[in-house]
Amino acid sequence: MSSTRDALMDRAEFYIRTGGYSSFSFRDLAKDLAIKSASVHYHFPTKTDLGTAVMQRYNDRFKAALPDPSLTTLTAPEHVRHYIMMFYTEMMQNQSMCLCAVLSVEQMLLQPALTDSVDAFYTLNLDWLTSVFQLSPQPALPKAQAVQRATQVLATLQGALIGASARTEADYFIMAAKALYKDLFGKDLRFPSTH
Amino acid sequence: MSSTRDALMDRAEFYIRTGGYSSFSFRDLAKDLAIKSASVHYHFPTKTDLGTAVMQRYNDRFKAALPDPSLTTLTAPEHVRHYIMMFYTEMMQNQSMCLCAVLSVEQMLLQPALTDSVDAFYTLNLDWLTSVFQLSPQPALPKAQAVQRATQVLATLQGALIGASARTEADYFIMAAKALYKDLFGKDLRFPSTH
DNA sequence: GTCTATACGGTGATAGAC
DNA sequence: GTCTATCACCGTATAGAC
Repeated sequence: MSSTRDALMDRAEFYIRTGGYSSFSFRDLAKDLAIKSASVHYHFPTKTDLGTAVMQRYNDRFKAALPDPSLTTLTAPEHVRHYIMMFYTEMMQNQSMCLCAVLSVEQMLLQPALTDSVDAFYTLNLDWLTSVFQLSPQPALPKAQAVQRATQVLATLQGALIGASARTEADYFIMAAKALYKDLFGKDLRFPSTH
Repeated sequence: MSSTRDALMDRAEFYIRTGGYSSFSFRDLAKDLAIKSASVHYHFPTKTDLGTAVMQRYNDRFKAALPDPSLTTLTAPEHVRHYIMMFYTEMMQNQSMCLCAVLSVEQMLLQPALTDSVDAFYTLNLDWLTSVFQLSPQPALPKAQAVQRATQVLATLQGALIGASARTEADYFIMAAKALYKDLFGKDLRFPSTH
């Protein structure tokens, strides 16, 4: 069932999240899969097509992992803890940054189809975080404050992933995330011990 | 005197902070200054030379703007407020992100000389922020907590600049910065009104 | 689906004249 | 300092055979 297509997207996602959109070529992908670059073009006619598919799949993963806060019994601290751990886990698996943050940096290089899917990530995540802060008990913030919190959370996590990647130091992310979580809920966030 | 050199660095910094290291070529710079790309190579033999010079100048600007906390009478909230406003002002001037964050994302593309100067930015800023949280009265945190705070601050601001740039919405940065500042010091951070 | 072959523009970089 | 001219290379992308 054309697993070549999936493998190509996997490699592309890895390259982008590790060194940016310009850090790989169709020839690189071809070499990785031991095929020719013309075959890559068969699956994705243009690089924009490939990038967009990768970004959309990323959005879908997040969408699937973000439960409607009004349909669960989880509290805001629990929701946010899962959210942070999702970023953390992906980082630990391959030293990579947030796909959306990387593509945001290279915005000017990208064609509209791709920037649109980047925008969709912001909307999806900010809306979800906002509703978490609005709906869940304990804090139950008014809209304006909830939006502010949502923005703070996303900015901090994306920035923390970039710093952790640059310094090849997972602790950079952990420190930022712990401080953030403590500020949000007054509770300590625990990470699986690193060694 | 060679103001061509400065003009080249200005343009390069703009391009990088707007769309990344790969978003411009020596020919772009040449066109902007109405000269030829060979003349650009006269001032900066390689692109790495240019990038490194730009990054080092950026570091120097920060170094000059960060007063030794033990030699001033400023409190931690005042220091951090100035620090945040420095990022904010640069963002407002040309819709640009933090040079260090951008180059961090494209790390894998860069040669050692350039990544070294990116590392220097992290060290400079984290050390300064840490000493602010360690030395200034009011909070006066122990080392480990001060480092955590420093990391949180840098990550949040870099992430906030990226989000603001992607969404072309200065308010994104303002919201993240306000929430952060309130958490740090319990005080509201005020920005010059946007309209 | 994958291949060979190839077009074509852009890129960093250099030699040497003015 | 700036130019013309040129280089080798790498990028995305396509045509057409198998």
